[in-house]
Amino acid sequence: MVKKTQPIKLEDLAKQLNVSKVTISKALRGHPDISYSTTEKVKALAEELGYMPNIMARNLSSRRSNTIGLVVPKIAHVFFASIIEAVYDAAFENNYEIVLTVSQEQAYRERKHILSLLSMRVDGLIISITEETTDLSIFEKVMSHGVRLVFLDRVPNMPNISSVTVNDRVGAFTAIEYAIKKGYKKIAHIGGYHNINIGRERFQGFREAMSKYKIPIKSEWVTEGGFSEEDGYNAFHEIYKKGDLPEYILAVTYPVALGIYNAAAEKGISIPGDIEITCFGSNTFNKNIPSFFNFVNQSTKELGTQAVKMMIEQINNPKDFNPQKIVLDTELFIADNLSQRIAL
Amino acid sequence: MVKKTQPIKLEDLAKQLNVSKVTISKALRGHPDISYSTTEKVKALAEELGYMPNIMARNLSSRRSNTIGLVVPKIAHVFFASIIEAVYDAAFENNYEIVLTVSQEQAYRERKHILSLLSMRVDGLIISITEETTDLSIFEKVMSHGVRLVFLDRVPNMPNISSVTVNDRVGAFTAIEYAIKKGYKKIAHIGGYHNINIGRERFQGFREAMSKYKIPIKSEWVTEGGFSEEDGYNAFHEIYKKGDLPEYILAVTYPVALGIYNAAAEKGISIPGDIEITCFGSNTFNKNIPSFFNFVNQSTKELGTQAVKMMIEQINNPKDFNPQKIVLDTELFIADNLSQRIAL
DNA sequence: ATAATTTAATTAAACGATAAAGCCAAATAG
DNA sequence: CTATTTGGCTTTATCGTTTAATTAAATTAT
Repeated sequence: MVKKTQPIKLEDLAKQLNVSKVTISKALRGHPDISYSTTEKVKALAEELGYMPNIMARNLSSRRSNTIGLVVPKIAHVFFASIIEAVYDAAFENNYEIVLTVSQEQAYRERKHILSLLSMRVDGLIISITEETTDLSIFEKVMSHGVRLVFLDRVPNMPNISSVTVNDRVGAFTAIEYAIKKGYKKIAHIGGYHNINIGRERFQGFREAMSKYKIPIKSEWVTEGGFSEEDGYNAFHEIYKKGDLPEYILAVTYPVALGIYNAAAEKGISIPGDIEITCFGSNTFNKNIPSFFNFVNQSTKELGTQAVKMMIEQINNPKDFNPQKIVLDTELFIADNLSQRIAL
Repeated sequence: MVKKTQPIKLEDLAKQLNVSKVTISKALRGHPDISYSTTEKVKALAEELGYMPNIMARNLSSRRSNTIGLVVPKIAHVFFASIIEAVYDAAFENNYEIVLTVSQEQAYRERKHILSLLSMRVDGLIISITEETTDLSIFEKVMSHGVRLVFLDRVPNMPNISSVTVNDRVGAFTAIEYAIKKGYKKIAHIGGYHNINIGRERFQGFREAMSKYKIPIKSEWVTEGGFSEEDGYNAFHEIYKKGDLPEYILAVTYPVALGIYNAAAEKGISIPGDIEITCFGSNTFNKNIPSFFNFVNQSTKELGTQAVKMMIEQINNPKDFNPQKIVLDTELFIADNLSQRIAL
C-alpha cells in the first residue's frame, strides 16, 4: 500500500507564508520584484516541503518548454549511441532537456515522433533522418511552426536548412585513395541510398577518387542500399553470386561492414585477409581492441555538441534566422593493429 | 525569415464548426457523447487544418502524462544502448512515451534527473542506478508521490521494490565453474561495488563456485570498484603491480573487461592468450565477429521489454500494489571462435 | 399521455503555473 | 513641498486542455 502524497503547489506555499502565489512563483525564480528576505523565506519553505514545480503548467503558461527533441534512426549502434550521449551531455550543460525518440529507420515512425514532439511544443528539433525518408513535407511543417530544425549527420536534400555533418565526400575519397595507394585495383563500394546525403556524398567521394586515379568502376561492385547489417549482408551476397570478388570494400556504415563480414565468413572468405574493409563510423569505442575494419572516423562528440550549440543559438536568436551548416573533418584510422594481433 | 503559424487549437476548430470546444475535444478522443456524424466532421477538419493537441495542456488538465521516465547510467555502451532501444520499442507498442535521462554514473545527476522527471509528472520511473548511488531517500520520495518505480538490472538494496534483473549469482557461478572445469586455478574477479546488486551478487556467485570446488580465493585478485573501462584498467594495474597474475578473470562488466584488456596490452600480456576473460554483458551485437572475451549474456531485449510491461501493469492497477521481481536467466557464451580467428 | 431515460450537446470549473497590469507606501527628484 | 520614481506586492487574465455538472431535445417505458 502506498500512501500517495498530493504534490505541493505554489498555492500551498503561498498560504503558509501569507503571500500571493505569484510572489512565490517569482521568488522561486529569483525575480527582482521580490525582496531578499521573502525570497529566502520562500526558498527555505519550498525546500522544506519538497516543492517541485509542475513543468507542464509552467511550460503551458510560459509558452516554452526548454526542451529539444531528438530524433534518431537507431540507438543500439555505437555511432548513434555516442551521438546521443554527446547531445545529452551538451544539453545538460546548457540546462536544456532532451526528449529522445527513435525512428528505427522507418519514415512513418519518424513522422509520428516529430508530430508528437511538436505536440509537446519543443523549442527545437535535432534530427538524423531515416534511410527511407523521402517525403520532406513534415520538415516544412516543423519550420512553419517556428520550431528550430537542425539536421545531424543525416540530412535530407532540401534548401535552407541547418545541419551538422562530416565531410563525407572527403572521407570517402581518402579511404579510396588509401586503398589505391596500397595497390588495390579491385575496389567496391557498398553504399547508401542517394536520397540521403551520406549515401550520395560517400558515393561521390568514392567516384572522384576512382576517377582521379583512373581506376575503372565496376558497376557490380557498387551498390546502393540501406545502412543496416542486413543490407551489408545482402549486398555482399549479391556480389558474391556474380563470381568476381573485390579486394577492398568501402562500406557506408559500420553495421553494413558487419553484415559484409558475416556474409563473407559464411563463404569462408577472411576479413581482412582476403578482403580489406573500411567503413564510416565512430572509432571512439573499443579503440584499443584490434579491429577488423578501418574506420573513417566521425567525431560523435563533436557532432552532438555542435548540433546542440547551433540549436540553442537559433532558439535564442529567433529573428535573424540564417540556415547554418557545419561540416566536420573525418580521419582515416587504419586497423594496423591487425598484424600485431595475429602476432600475439 | 520564417513565417510562424500560430498552432491551431480546439477553439479554432470549435468556431469553424459552430460547436463548443468540449465537443471538439471529445470528438477527437472518440468519446461516445458525440454523435457519429459530428465526430467525423471534427476529425476531418482537424486533419485538414493539421491540428496538433497541446500535450502540456492535455497532461495538465488530465493529471496524467502517459509518459515513463527512464534513468540510466550510460548510453554509449552496448548493454545500455540495447536496453534503451528495447524499452523504447516496448513503450512505442503500448502507446507510451519515454523520457530518457542519463546519469553518467553520477548520483547527483541521477537525483537531479529523477526530480526533473517527477516535475514532469511521469506516470512511472524505470531506473538503473549509478555505481555510486547510496542515498536511497530519493526513491522513497518517488514512491511517496505515487509514482511507480521499477528498477532495471541495477537495483539498490532496499525492501519492497519492483525489479527486472538477471540471475547474476548463477551467471557468475557458471562463468567460474566453466573456468575451473577448464583447469584454471588462478582465478580473479574484478568486481563491482557491493552496495549495488550486480556487484554483490556477481561476487557471491564467484565465491560460491570457488568454494564449491575448493579453490582458494586470493584476496589480491578480488577487487571491488566501478563499472567503467577506467576501473578495469586501474584494477588490472593494481594486480599487475603485485607481481602474480591470474590465468582467468571474471570482469563485472564489458567496459571493465575492455579496461583490463587495454592495461594488459600495455604490459605485453595477451588476451585471451595469457589470460582468459569473461564478462557480463550483452552478446547481441557483433555476434559474428570473433570476440576476445567470453560473455555472460544478459538479454537486453527481454530486460527492457519486461520492465516496460511490469511498469504498465502497475500503472494500470494503482490499488493492488505488490512489489514484483522478475529474474531472467543468463547464458554463458564462450569465445571459441578465437581459435578460428587465429587460424584465418 | 406522462414520466423516466438516453442522446448529444453546452457551460462552468478546474489543472498549476506565468505574464501583464495595478496598487500603495517609501524614497528620490526638482 | 509636491511630483515622480522605485520597491515589493497583489490582482486579474491567460495558457489549451479535460472533467464535471447542466441542459434541452428525443426516445423509451409505463
